[in-house]
Amino acid sequence: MTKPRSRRGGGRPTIADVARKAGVGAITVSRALREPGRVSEDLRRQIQVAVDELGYIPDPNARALASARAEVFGVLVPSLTNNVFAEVVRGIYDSLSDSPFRIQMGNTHYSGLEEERLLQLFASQRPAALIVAGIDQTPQSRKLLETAGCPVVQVMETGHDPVDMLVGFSHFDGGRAAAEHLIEAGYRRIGFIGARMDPRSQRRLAGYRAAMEAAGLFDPRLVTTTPLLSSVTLGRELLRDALAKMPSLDGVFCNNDDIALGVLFECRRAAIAVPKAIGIVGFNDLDMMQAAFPSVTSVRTHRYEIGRQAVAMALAAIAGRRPQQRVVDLGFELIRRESTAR
Amino acid sequence: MTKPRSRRGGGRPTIADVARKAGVGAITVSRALREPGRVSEDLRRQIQVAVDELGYIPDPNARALASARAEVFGVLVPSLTNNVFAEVVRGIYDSLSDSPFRIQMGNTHYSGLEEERLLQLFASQRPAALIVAGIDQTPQSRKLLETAGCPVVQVMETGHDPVDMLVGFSHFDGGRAAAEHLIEAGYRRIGFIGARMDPRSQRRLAGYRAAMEAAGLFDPRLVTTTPLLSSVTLGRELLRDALAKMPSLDGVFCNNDDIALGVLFECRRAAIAVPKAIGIVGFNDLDMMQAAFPSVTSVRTHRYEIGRQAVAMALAAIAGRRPQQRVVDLGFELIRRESTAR
DNA sequence: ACCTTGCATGGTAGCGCTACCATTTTCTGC
DNA sequence: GCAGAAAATGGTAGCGCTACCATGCAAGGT
Repeated sequence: MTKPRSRRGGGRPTIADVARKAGVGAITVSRALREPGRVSEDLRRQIQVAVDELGYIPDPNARALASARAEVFGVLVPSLTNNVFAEVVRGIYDSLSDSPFRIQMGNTHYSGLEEERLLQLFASQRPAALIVAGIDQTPQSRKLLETAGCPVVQVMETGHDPVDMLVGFSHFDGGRAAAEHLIEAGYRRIGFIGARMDPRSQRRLAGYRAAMEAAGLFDPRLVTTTPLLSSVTLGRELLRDALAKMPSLDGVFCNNDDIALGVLFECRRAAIAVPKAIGIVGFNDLDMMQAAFPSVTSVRTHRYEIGRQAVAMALAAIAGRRPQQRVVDLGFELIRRESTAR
Repeated sequence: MTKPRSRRGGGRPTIADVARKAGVGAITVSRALREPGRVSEDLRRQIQVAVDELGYIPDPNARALASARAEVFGVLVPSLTNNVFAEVVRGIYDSLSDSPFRIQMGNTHYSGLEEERLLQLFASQRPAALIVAGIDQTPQSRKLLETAGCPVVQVMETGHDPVDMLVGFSHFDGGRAAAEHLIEAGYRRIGFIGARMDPRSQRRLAGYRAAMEAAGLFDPRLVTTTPLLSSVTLGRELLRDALAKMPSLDGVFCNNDDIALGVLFECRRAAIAVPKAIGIVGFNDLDMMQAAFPSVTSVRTHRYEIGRQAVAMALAAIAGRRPQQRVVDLGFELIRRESTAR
C-alpha cells in the first residue's frame, strides 16, 4: 500500500506527475519537451505550466536508457593543464553550455593505451558525439571511433583521411613558416628546441627541417629535444644544452611558447642579446608572448575556435546536416615581434 | 517473434547475456561486479570469464536509473583555462581515473547565477559527490548543496563553516605573508595589483591591507584593481596605472603570477630595476616564476594536492567513513627569490 | 456517401540494471 | 543430530523515460 515512488526515487517529480497535473498522457509531455512542433499549442502551454510548477527536470539517465542514446559529448585530450588544450576545451564547453548536451572529458596523458581505454569506456555509453585530439590513434582506437555510431570530430590537426570530421591546422606548415621567417630575417644557425615530442611536435619539427634543408642549412646537431613534459624551466635547460652542442647557434624555433619563454629568460640571464645574437620564435602565441620584453614572435593558432567549430560540426551532423566539407583547416598566423627583428 | 534486443539496443551484451553464459542469475552477475565479497569464489571466476569473452561493459545509465544514484562527480569551477583551477581539476581527474566514477565538469565563468543553474542541473542527476570552488555560494546555491544528498567538498579556501567538507588554504594569510615579506625586505610604498577581483582575490587584498596597516604603511592609492580577466598583458597595464597614481611605488604584491610576470616585463621595458627599485611578489608560484629573470618571489599553493585531497575526502564519505576533520588546510609557502632580494 | 491521408494523442512494452524479498544451501551451537 | 542463523543465489518488480504501434478525428479526394 506504500506509494512505490517513496521507496526509491526520493520524491522528485517525474514525467508522470507532470502528465497528471497537465491532464495529458506521459508521452505527450515527453514530446512537448523534445519535439514541441508535434504537440498542439494548447497542450504545450498547459504542459509548460505543469513543468514550471513542479520544477520538473527530466532524468538524463532514464532518457539515455530508453532512447539508447545519451546526450553526452565525449571529449578526449592528452592534457588538461596544457593551455593549448584548455582553450580547445573552453571552446567546446562554451558552445555546448546552452544545449542539452553534457560533456564527458577524458585525459589520455599522451598515452595511446590510455586513449584506447577511455575510448572504449566512452563508446560504451553511446555518446551523441566524440571529439578527440589528434589523428594518430592506434588502429584499435581508430576502429572504435569508426564503429562508435556517432559523429566523430578529430581536432588540432589537418589531413586527408579523417575518421569522420577534422578541424585544425597544419603543424608541418606552422613549423616551416617559423623556420622560413628566421631564415628570411637573416639567421643561419637556427636550432629546434622541443619537449614532449608528441606527433604534433614531430610534424612541426618536420616542417622546420624541410625549410632548413630547402635553404641548405639543416644540421642534425641543431635539433634538441626531450620526452619530458614541457615547461618554462625546461626551456632554459634545453637552450643551455643546445648552446653546449652548438655554440654558434643564432636562432631557435621553440616547440611551444613555454619553451620559448624559458629560452628568452635564459638568454637574458646569460646576457645573450635578443634578437641581435639569437632570434626566438615560439608556437601558439599565448598572451604572454606579446607582453614579454622583448616581445616574442610566435605562430598564432586558433584553439578556442577549433573547439567551437568542432562542436558546430558535430551538432550539424547530429541534426542530420552533415557539413559539406569534412575537413576544416583553420590555419595559423605568424606574428612577427621584437625577438626576431634583427 | 523478433528478438526484443535487436529492436533497439544495438546488440551490445547485457547483464542477462553474461548471466546466461555463466549459467547464473542476472542479479548474481550484478553482485559479482559490485560486491565481489558476496559471491562465491567459483561463480565469481565463471562470471569473470563470461564478462571477458563477451566484452561486457555495464551500462552506467541503467545503473543510475535502477539505483537512483549516478557514479558521477560533479565539479564546478569558475574557469577552465586559469592554470590554478586546471591544476585542481587535474588532481581530481588523476584521483578518479581508476575508480568507476565519471566526472561532470561545469564552468561557472565566475558567475553566481551560472553556478546556481549548473548546480541545479548537476543535483538533478543525483551525483555521488559534488566538488565546488569557493565558499561564497549564493544562499540559493548553498541550500542546493545542503540538500543534494551527497558528500560536498568546497575547495580552494579555508573557513569554519563549510557546507560539508572543505579543502584549501587561507588567501588572507597568503596575502598578508606576501606583504609582510616585502615590508621585511625593506620596501615601503608597496602596491597591490589585482585583476578580476573574485572573493579569493578580495581576501588576498584584505590580508595585504592588514599587514600594511599593522606596519602603518597602508594608503588606498596603493591599490590598483580591475574587474577584467587577468593576463600578462593586463599586468603590464596595471603597473603603468599604479605608477601613474603613485610614482614613488617601490614594491608590488600581485594578485597572481600572470599579473606578476606582466609587471616584471613592464619593469624591464621601462628600465626599472628589479628588485632594486621595485620588489615583486606573485601568487600561486607557477613554474615560470622560478625560471624568470630575475626569478620572482611567489606564494606557492598546492593546487593539485587540493584536488586529490578533495576526492579522497569525498570517496571516504561515500564509503561511509566521513573524515574526522571536515576542514583541511593545506597551507601555502612563501618562496623567496631574486625579485625581492634587495 | 465512402475511403484515404495525415495529424494529434495515448497505451503498452520495454531499455539494462538493481532493491527488495524469497528461497535454498551451508554453517554454526548445543 | 537438529533447530536456528548466516551465507549464497535467484525471482520479481520496478527506476523514469521513449519507441512503437494503436486510436480517434478532421480534412481532402472521388
